[in-house]
Amino acid sequence: MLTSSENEETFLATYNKREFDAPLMTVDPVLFTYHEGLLKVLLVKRSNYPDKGLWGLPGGFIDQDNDQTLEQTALRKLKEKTGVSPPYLEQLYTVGNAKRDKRSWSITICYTALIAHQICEAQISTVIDAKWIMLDDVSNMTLAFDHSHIINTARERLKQKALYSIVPAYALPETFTLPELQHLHEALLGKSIQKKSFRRRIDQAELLIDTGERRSMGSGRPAVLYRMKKDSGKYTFVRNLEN
Amino acid sequence: MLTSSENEETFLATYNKREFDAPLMTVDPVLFTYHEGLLKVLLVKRSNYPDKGLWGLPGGFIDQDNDQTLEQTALRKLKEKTGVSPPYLEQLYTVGNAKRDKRSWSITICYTALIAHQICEAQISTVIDAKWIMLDDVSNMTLAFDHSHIINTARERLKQKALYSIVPAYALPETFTLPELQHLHEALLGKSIQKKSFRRRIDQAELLIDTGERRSMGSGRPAVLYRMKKDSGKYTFVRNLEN
DNA sequence: CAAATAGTGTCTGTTAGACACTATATG
DNA sequence: CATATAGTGTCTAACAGACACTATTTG
Repeated sequence: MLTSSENEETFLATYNKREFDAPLMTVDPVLFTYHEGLLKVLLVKRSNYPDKGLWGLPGGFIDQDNDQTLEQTALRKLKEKTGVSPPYLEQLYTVGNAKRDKRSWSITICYTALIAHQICEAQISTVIDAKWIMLDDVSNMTLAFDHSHIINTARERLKQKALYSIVPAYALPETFTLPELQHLHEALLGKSIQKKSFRRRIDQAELLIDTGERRSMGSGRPAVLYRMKKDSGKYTFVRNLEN
Repeated sequence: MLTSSENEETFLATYNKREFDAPLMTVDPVLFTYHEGLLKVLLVKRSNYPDKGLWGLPGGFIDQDNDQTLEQTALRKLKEKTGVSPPYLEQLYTVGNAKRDKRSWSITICYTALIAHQICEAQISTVIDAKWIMLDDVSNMTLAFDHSHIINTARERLKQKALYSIVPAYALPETFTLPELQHLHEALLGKSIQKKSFRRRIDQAELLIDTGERRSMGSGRPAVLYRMKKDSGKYTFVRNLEN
């Protein structure tokens, strides 16, 4: 236990953290993107034991000398693999128990991150131990530790956000069309959305800026390209879409 | 860094966790209750440095030999002070950075918990270093570490839940009246709610069981006593109350 | 009876669902 | 022109806000 000290200064000077056996501690970001109609998640191949050779989340240990916050650890690990910082990063949850890592009691602080596929495609294709995996394929893979479960939880949370926000838009390029955004939401929900309902609420909340540009799918009427207003990701509709 | 090993068994046998300097790691539950028309939070007086003598959350270190999960750590710390396990415990968020604890890089995994005042009143009154503090007074106190900020975050999250669920009901006794529940929600929201709206949505979702009992306020018509159905805390209304 | 508290009836306003319609592109 | 895709008009249904009303208790 803590030794008694006369005052806080003496206490700090003689404090030995290693008196306690600390649990293992990592940060694991779940980075999603949306490309060619598919949801994808970034996985890396583990080069060390345990679970060496298995694919898992691009996480790692906190660098106490260089990371000032947990968010910085998450961003640093993502930047190592993608070369960039994602426009959306939010804490998901923390899982910690005695059994998830063979080495010891282990804790991981998980984050959900979103990025446009095009922004990091170049860098990822040069890194042989990292790749985008289609979310629907992940359920058939054996991932390291409890990473499958963490990815499912992240997906579930993002699905909920698709019901009351346009947060998923951060998985698209800076400019995008409303049909693209709707298809992304539909991929997350696993069901189609009424086009009119989807557009009406985004219109009324004034979340997007018309860029004046359009983009055609090849045939058919071209769609207007929009850009998100700042903080549109923080807006929540008072009423949810059907689940 | 990790030494290379021929296989996972050899790796685990020679693995030395202490090669890494781990951050400090605690679990901090924020336990709320509602009593005599007031929201209260459980605080304890710190008996050790740092911040010795200040009031703070009833948290502590993980006991790797006895806690199997983070939730168990949270429940164990709460049981030490209140004598019981709360009916509601949910992870809030994890805060971790280089500055929040003078000793070193530090992480705390925070939980929101709710309990009826009567259930733990007897035990708490015997523990001199723990007491219920009115939430409105907390903002005028200097608490240990960043515990004021954590309590504000917990309160904010609970306020949001009051808009789309009846989770706050876990801060009431097992049986309670609708006026009691409404007043609790109003305390969280800081504004009054239309009685009809509040009751209509709870009726339609069939979240409560009529116990057949009634309770009078002394004068006036007695109110029906209800009990929550199992999992009513997980129900979310599709539409929020006004914020 | 009055006063106090619990609980209901009912109208309005907002917003999502449904779905048919119009608009604009390619070939 | 046909086909494909984008975008709109408009009716209905669900549900929260407002607020007046009724119901049941004590004194």
